[in-house]
Amino acid sequence: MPKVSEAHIEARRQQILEAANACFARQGFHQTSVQDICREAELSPGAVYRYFPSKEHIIAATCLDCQQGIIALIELARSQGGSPLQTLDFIIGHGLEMLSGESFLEVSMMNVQVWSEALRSVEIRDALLAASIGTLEQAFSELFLEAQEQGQVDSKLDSGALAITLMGTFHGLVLHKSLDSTIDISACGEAMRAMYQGLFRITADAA
Amino acid sequence: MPKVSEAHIEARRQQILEAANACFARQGFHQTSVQDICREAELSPGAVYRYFPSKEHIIAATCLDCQQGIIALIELARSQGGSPLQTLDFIIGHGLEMLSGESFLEVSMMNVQVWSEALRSVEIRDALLAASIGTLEQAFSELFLEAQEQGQVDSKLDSGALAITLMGTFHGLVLHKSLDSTIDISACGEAMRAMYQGLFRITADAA
DNA sequence: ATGTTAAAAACGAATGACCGTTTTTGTTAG
DNA sequence: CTAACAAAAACGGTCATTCGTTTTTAACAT
Repeated sequence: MPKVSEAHIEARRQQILEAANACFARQGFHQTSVQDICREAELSPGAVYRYFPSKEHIIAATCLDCQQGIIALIELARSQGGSPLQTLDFIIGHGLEMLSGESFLEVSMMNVQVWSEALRSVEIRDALLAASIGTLEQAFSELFLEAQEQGQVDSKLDSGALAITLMGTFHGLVLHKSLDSTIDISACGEAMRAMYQGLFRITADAA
Repeated sequence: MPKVSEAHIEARRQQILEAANACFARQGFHQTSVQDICREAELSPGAVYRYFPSKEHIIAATCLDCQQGIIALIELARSQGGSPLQTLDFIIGHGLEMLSGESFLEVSMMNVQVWSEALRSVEIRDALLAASIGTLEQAFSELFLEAQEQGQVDSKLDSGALAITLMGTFHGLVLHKSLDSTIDISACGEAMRAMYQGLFRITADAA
């Protein structure tokens, strides 16, 4: 029975997703036709519909795909260990690096579009909240809680709110970078660090 | 000659914009058809096209409309006077109030969609950068510069970067509120204030 | 190795629904 | 009565999806 290898099937799916990603970043989800994706992937509509049941499914898949970077970063940071502040610095530092890379345009523009898409599609929103945003929020929240237990951060502040706010600062930077690519990310990184480091009163601050 | 009053014409435009706004917030720009807007406005397509030359123009008009609140807030804040930190508190405080109001849903969801739309439409992006985002950035930037001149904020930090970052924090909150309406805005407001107030070393801090 | 074969995979023209816009027709106000 | 206004049907075009056909694939027989 002539069935193509499982690896080849996955490769085709990836080929379609990459093509879709390029089109979506360039034109947006709803300005991209299935034909556009087919042209970019050098496949026929019939072939594409063998691997995805609908355009909506392709959109959802690319939305999830573009969150993998940040998820991997959090996993990495948690495995590194270190003090809460060090871990925050690690995540923020590497997160900003991702914005400065040459592929920042595609990534950050996709992100902004994903947010807007999540407002309409429950599936995408739930996936977003469960996966990337949820993971980041939880990680930050735990770090702030730990710092509060160690007396480094004001315990009157809600650790969850701190997490959301810091995450928001990062997402805000993604937004503004996508709207104006001339923004100096490293200068904003300095500003951002100054902001959240101000929350930490280091134990030996009376020196 | 039976020409309707100028006021009635403006009222019709507003009627269409409000209907469009409701549809857009509910379904997004590209999932909303002109027919949907007509139904919501209780007008025929022919009537709508008498007041707007295209759907794209309706989109652009609603995008600008939903930025008026923040623009007005900045104008108000600048007319109030006060120290940089007081003015920041004023803007942030009232900005957060806008998020807590009952119409936050429509406003913040529209905002997220406007950002995504601005990635595609040069007109909308330019309008956004020139109007709401540009104004806010400039206002924050001037406030930080003033605070730096008064020695309240570290002069090594770039005031423009500080402005973008603080603005990003606010926009991040808009985003997360639109994705998860259960978020406690006032707790996040506390966190936000703690963050940017940490930047200010008040002159009498050795007390 | 090589040819055979049947099923899977890919193609791409066709389909039908929808959408933005226009046009035609009717209505109303001055 | 006439010109502006509004309604509604209709148009052209596009899009997501389907389907009949062709091509490619891999297991099997030679």
